[in-house]
Amino acid sequence: MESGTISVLNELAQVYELARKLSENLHQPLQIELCRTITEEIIGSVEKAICMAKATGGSNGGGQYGDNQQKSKKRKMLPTWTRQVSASTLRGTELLHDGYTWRKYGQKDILNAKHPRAYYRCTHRKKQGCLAMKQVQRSDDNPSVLEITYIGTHTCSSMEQLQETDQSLFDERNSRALVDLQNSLRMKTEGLNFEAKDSTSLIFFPSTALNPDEDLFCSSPNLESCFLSSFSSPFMSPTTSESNCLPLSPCQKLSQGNPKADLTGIFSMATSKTNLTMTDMDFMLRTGEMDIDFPIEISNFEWNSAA
DNA sequence: CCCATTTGACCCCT
DNA sequence: AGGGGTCAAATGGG
Repeated sequence: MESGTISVLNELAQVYELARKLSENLHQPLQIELCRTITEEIIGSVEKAICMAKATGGSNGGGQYGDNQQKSKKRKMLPTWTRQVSASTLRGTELLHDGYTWRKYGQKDILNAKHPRAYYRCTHRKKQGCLAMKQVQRSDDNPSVLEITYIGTHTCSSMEQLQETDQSLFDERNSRALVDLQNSLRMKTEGLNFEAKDSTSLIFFPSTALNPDEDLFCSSPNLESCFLSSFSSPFMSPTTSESNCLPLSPCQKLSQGNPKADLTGIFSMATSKTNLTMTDMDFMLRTGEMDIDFPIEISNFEWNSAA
């Protein structure tokens, strides 16, 4: 199976997990901020999945995704997507650390841009050949907003991700992080309007620690590598390839004898620890408003054990 | 010694 | 030729 397809499925499984969390908290009035946060995550993950699917399908991608694929032959096959992140805080570092480690390899002053662009690649590029990269640049309009472009998906298996094989531990940590985030948001976001952006996810965090004047591009591994790298999705399934696709690996195993495993199987297995079935996914049926212009032929998914 | 950052030079594409 | 992206030597920290 193509790694790109696995990435899409991984992302969809993540969407499902987020939606499930959202569903759990919908009936609790005090969790409204948490629901908003989760909604933002869902939007981001869906966007990412759509982008990945378009790239995997080889069709002409639209929007932000794939914009640079024709500009550089080197990276024409790598999926890209952009996020805008309001970097008004530092506190998100702990709860948004996604386990990835990035190494800065360059910085450029961009023409007609007020702020330089920083270039990062996955630390495991050499050892594991992970091609994931990202570019970080302050927005000209709002210096507190960082425009982060992700290029390629992680194929590495970082230590911290491997240590997260205990799903219950992972869920517990996420739950604590979510509650923490929720409390922070409730304190600091009163009067603010949360609006989902058209093509990007704008994530706000409480303004507590980060000095707005502080240059985000100065050397500060814990700030930069963790903070800036983490916004792709704090709860995103960390890996995307066959070799280390933890959430999907049981799916792969179980599906080997059934290459035409349907979506029910994919999701129920990808989230097997939650003991949920498709009946819990009613909300997923309301897709009438979605304009998905690429077909997903589940029957074409193949689960190859060989990498 | 290893790893990360910095930064000027170089490469590639338009 | 110019701009964006990448390389790699120098440097510093643990």
